[in-house]
Formats: sequence, C-alpha cells, structure tokens
Amino acid sequence: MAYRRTPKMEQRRRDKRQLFLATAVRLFGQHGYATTTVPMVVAAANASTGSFYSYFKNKEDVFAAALADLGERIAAEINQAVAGHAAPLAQMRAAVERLFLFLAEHPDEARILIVETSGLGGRLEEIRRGIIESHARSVQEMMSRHALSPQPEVAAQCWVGAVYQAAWWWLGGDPARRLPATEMARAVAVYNLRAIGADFSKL
Amino acid sequence: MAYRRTPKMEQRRRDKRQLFLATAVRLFGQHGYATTTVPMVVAAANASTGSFYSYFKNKEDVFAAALADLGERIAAEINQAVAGHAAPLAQMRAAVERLFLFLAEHPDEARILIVETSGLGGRLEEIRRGIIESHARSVQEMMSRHALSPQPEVAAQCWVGAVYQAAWWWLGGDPARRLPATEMARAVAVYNLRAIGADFSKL
Amino acid sequence: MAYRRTPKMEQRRRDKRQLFLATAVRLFGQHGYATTTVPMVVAAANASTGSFYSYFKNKEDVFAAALADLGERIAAEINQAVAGHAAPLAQMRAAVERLFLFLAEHPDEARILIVETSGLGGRLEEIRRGIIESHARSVQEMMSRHALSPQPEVAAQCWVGAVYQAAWWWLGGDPARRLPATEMARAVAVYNLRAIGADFSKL
Amino acid sequence: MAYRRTPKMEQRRRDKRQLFLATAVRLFGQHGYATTTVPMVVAAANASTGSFYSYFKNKEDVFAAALADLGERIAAEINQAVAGHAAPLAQMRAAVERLFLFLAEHPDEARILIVETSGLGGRLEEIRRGIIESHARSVQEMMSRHALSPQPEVAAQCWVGAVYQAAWWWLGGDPARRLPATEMARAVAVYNLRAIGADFSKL
DNA sequence: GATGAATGAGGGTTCATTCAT
DNA sequence: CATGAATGAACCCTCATTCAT
Repeated sequence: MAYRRTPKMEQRRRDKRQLFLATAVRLFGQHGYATTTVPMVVAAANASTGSFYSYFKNKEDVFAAALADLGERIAAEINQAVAGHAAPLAQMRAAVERLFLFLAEHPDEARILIVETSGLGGRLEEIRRGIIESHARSVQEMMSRHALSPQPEVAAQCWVGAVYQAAWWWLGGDPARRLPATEMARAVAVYNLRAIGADFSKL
Repeated sequence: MAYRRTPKMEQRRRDKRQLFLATAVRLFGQHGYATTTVPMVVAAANASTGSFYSYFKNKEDVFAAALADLGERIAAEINQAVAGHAAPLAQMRAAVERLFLFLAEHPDEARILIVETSGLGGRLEEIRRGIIESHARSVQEMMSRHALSPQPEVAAQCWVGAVYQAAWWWLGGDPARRLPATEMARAVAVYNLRAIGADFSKL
Repeated sequence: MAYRRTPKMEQRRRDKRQLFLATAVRLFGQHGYATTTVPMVVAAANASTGSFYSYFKNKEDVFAAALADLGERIAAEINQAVAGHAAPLAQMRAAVERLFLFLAEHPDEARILIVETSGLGGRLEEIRRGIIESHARSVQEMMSRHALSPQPEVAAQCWVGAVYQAAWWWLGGDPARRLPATEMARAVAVYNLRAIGADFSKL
Repeated sequence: MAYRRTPKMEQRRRDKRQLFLATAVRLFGQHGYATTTVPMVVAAANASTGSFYSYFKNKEDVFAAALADLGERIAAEINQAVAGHAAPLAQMRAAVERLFLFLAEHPDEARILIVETSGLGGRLEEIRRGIIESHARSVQEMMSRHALSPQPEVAAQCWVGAVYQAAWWWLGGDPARRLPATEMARAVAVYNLRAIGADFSKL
C-alpha cells in the first residue's frame, strides 16, 4: 500500500537542496572550487555527507548547479533592467549598470563567475562560457541591430570583460574608500557605450 | 666533501631553476594550479622531488615565481611596443595590441593570468592583482596625462578587462575559423581607444 | 490506528519476503555478496529500504536466508532424483546428475554456493558448510552402507568438490561450444562412481 | 649529476614489496578480498598508505600480484613433486598429494585460491581460473597421453575440484581430531586415480 | 648537493542502517 | 505498517612535503 507522497516532504527536499546550493555558492565564492571541500559545505549547511550526496551526484555537480542557477539569476536581472527602457541605448546602459551592480552586491557570485571557473574539466568550463556568451550575445545583438560597431562579436567580449574586471577590481578595494557602486556602474557603462560609438547626446 | 661554489655551478643552478619555471608555467597553464601536481612538474622537468624543493619553498612558491616572471615579460613586451611610438595615442594602441598578441601567442601564460589565479590564498592573488594593476596604472597615467577620461582609474580596469576577456574568448575559439590575431588585436585596440574618447582622426 | 492481522495480510507478507529473497539470490549470484548493495536489492524488488529491514535483520540475514532456501531446494531436487531409483548405485548416479543439472540451470545459485560464500563471517560460512556437508553426508551414508570406499568421509568431500568445480568450469565456458549439460552430468557421475569403486557392469 | 642508483636501495624495495605481498596474502586469506582493507594491510605491514600505493596501483593490484605469485609457487611445487617419479601414474599421484599438502600447509593461500576469488571483476577471476586451468591442463595432458579417461577435460576439472574441496573441508575441521595431512593426501589421490581408471595393482 | 622512498593528513564518495513522517 | 531522507563511519586513493642515503 503506497503511502501518500506528502507534499510537505517534497517541499522540504526542495528547501534543503536550495540550502546546499546557497551554501555551496558562498563557499565556492570565498575559497574557490578546488579549495572548497565537500565536508566544508556539509558542515556549513549543518547536514551530513550522505545527505549531500543524495542531492548532488558529486562535487562538480553542485558547482554546475550553482553556476546554472547563477546564470539564470543574472539573465533575469538583466532582462528586468532592460524591460524598463524602450530606447536601445538606454537598454544597453541599463544592462551594464545592472550587471555591475549585481556583481557588486553579490561578491561570492562574482568571484565564482569571474575567476575560479577554469581547469574544472570541460563541462563546467562550458557552463561558464555559456553564461558569458549569453551576455555577449545580447550585447552583440543590440549592437548589430543598430549598426553600432564594425565587429560586434569582438566588442561584445570586450564589453563583458570590462564589466567583470571593473567589478573584480572594485570588490577588491577598500570598502571605506572606493567609489559608490552606482557611480562605478555608471562609469563602466559610459566606458562601454563610448567604445561602441554610442552618441551620448542622446542619453 | 668540500664543495666549492664555482661560477659554472651557479650557472647550472640558474638554468635548472629556469627549466623548472618554464615547465611549471606550461603545466599550470594547461591543467590549472590545483590540478597540476608537483610530481607532474618534476617528471616533466626530468628532475627529482628533492631537487624541486631545493629551488622552491613549495608549490605556491613556484607559482608565485612563475607569475612574477610572467609579469616582467609582459611589462617588457609593452615597454618595447610603446618605445616604438612617440604620440600618446599611438603608444596606447601599440600597448593594447602587443598585450593581446602576447596572450594570443602564449596560451598557457594567458590562462594562468586570466583565470587560474584565484582562490589561491592572499599572496598569489596579490601578485596577480599587481600585474593587472601595473598595466592599468600605465593606461591610467597616459590617460590622465592627456585628459582623456574623467575617471581614469575605472577606465584602466575596463581597458585591461576588455583585452583579457577578448583574448580568452579568442583562445577558446576554433583556430581554423577565428579571426587572425592581428585583426583581433586591432579591433580590441579600437574598442578601448574609442572608449576613452580618443580622436580617431588622429590615428 | 488499530491493525488487525488478517490472513490476507500474512500471505502478502510471505509473498513479499519471497520476492526479496528471489531478488537477492539473483543479484548476489550476479554481482557477489560484497558488491551487491541493499539499495540494489530494494530497487530491483520495487520496494523501500524500510520495508527491506522489516523482513530481514540486515544484509547478512538475507544472504543467510537465501542460502538456507537454496539448501532446501537442492535437497529436494536430490531427494526427488533419488526417489526414482531403487538400486543404491543408480541412486547415487541420479543424485550426481541432478545436482550438476541444477547448478547448470541455475547459474546465480551455483555462483552463490560455489564461490560467493566465504570471508563472510562465521555464520554464513557455517551455513554453506552445512549445505555441502549434507550432500556429503548422504553420499557417505550410501557408500558406507555398501562398503564402497575405505574412507567415506574423504570420498564424500571429493565427490562434492568434483561436481561443484565441474559445474563452475562448465558455466564459465562458451555456451556455444561447451558440452550439453546432460553429457557433462553423466561424465561427472562416471568420474565419481568410478572413484568410489563402483562396479560399472551393474549400471 | 645523477647519483648512483644504489643496489642496496633496490634490494630494499624488493623486500618491502615482498613484505606487502606476504601480508596481503595472509590477510586476504583470513578475511577475504572484500573484507580486507588497505589500511589493514598497511597496518599489518607497519608501513604507510602512501608507501603501499607506491608499490601497487591499487587494492586489486596487490591481490592480482598475490594470486600470480601463488600460481607460480604451486606450479613449482607440483613440478618438483612430479620430477621425482618416472611412471605417469606415480607422477599423478605425487602431484595430487603435493597439491593437497601445499594447501594443507598454507591455509591462507588455500582460502585465497579456493574461495573469495570471485565477483572481483574480470581480471582477477581470469587469474584464478588460469591457475586452476593450469593444474587441470597438466592432469588432462597426462591422462590423454595415457588414454586413461574418455573425457579428459571434464575429468581434469573434477580432479582439481576434489582436491580443493577436500583440502577446504580438512582445513575447517578440528585440528585435534582430523586425519593427518599425509593420510588425507593419500586418500584424495586414491579417489582421483580410481576415478580415471588407474590400475592400482601397478602402484 | 641530489635523490626518491616514505609519510599521513585529508579528499571524494558509498552504503548499511535508523527513524521521523 | 511503509517510506525514503538522513546519518556518519569507513573506504580507497592522492599528493605536498620531508629526510635518510
């Protein structure tokens, strides 16, 4: 007689998985993939080794899940930012600023995304590339739609690289002395928009 | 067994150290810091564990040395490139192109610099930051000397980030189908120069 | 929640236990004791861990039960075979042939009995010894009743060992090229009967 | 300057490997393959985990080495025994007796050979089969050379099975009450020789 | 100085078993 | 009674580092 598969249990499983994921993101962000150990994650999540392995196939698996999750969150952020504007240039600017702010507000996530995502075997590298590519692609699309740059592919990479590096640098600075995040975001946006030849009198 | 330190021996030591360093750069570049083991380096250099540890305090130490070495090589490249030009803009353009080309021609080094240098404990991160900062500083210096951008610090980071990311993307592409390195270099230079408001009619 | 033990429920319990047992025999036979995991058995029986442990004290317990079950099945086979003959020699021959055929037709069971029953702690070894001993005992009995061999105890062990090893060898051979099972059975019977000095003119 | 590879060190390495091997045989014989752990072997050999793994690729590897070693020792024993006789029957009898005695005197080795050599993945099973086959083959050869049995292949397996099972049974008996090993050996030899129709008046 | 055998902490992972639901 | 999530001890194995030769 099969006992009812209680919805409560399912919810708990989802919650616990989420807890593991969040913990993993934090630790991976703070220590890097290689240096973060499964026991560390398990301890930080107040769980047991066995439990961990019932939610994820292995260490790589959590990382992949965390990365995928992160990709979606960023995409959502950017989409939301873009949705608030009609003009292409305004949209691009909003996208850059939001991306920068997201990274600035989520240092662990930023670390994961910007560094420590290499030498992880093809699969993870793939996922990371995918995330970056997807930003780059949207940049590229907007640019080519508006004939803003002769080599949109290259520009898109530069664009993303500029944001990431700026964020990375800013995160490493002394919080007491660095520029406010919003000003940084604006400066980076200006840098990138100028780079693709945007006419600033329109903004 | 009285040993005398002959100049010949000193030379040999320098050579061997250099061999270790080169081997380490290659392997770290190919496999990443965490995945590269001391035995691997030792084997690839046809040496012995003991020998290795007589040249370097530990694994981190080789990596730091390799990084420092790399920093010097890059600085030399850029200086050389800049030296060939008088006009500031031409210098900046030359610097970007040379940096890109260096990364394109030295994938192992590129990988070490761009991705495999995080989560490695403060000291190494410091060194990596140092390298990037030094590029950034020279960019910043040129810019502020010529009043090219309102926020030279930020722009300098964007600048470097654009080059690195572009190089990384290019290296990951299909060698048979990607743009020639020199064209890429030029495109990246254009991106960055435009970003800082350089008057292109002058180039 | 008052439960009443209905006959229907008892029957169900017996059935489920039998299902677990059969599944266990199959898996233990195919993968060996150590390599077969409780989750494997549970999954193959479409049941749950908890259910499993309500039928058996632990992993060793199923194995013991499976072994005991197997012992009974073999005893029944042999008894049935023997019952078809009156003359002692004919009985012995029938017993050997039937035992061999049983093993040949039940590879999983054969494997459990012949090889996968050691290093399992005293109790299981005991059970296995018991099964073998019981064959040996009946052989021994027949022999001593008919004064066929000077050392019936030893002969009985040789007798059983010959059958088992022959079966094991035959099972490991290429099904397309090996002798038909019945011929093998006969050859083994001849070997053993001759060994105890049976007068073949009587057969 | 390569330092002389001292013969003393090579000797030590051989010795240590041998120590590991002997220890492994003992423990595998006493507890079985699955139940014997690498830490157990390491502890019993007064060595370290790392050392162990510098001599053997993994757990399976020691076992395979132990098995191979055992195969050679047994072959040597049998060859030596056979060499002492000229007549084929006398040779066969000597071979059986020696094999039995070897197993009787080396319980650990016997356990390894007779049981606990299955479910170990193809490779180890292969090795074990190989050892048994090689005995069987020599039996078979002698038999067919002297036209002693109509189906020498089958007889050879029975032959070996009889010896193994007899040895196994004998080893499990109460040392204070069991037959002397030499008498057992003789009884087993008689069993087998009769089985292949040897004319006993010749012995 | 050079060598490489030895060390052992610690990593990732599995699985027998329990117990709250 | 049934379920399956949770536990955690224990396994196999790697590798940075040391030190006797």
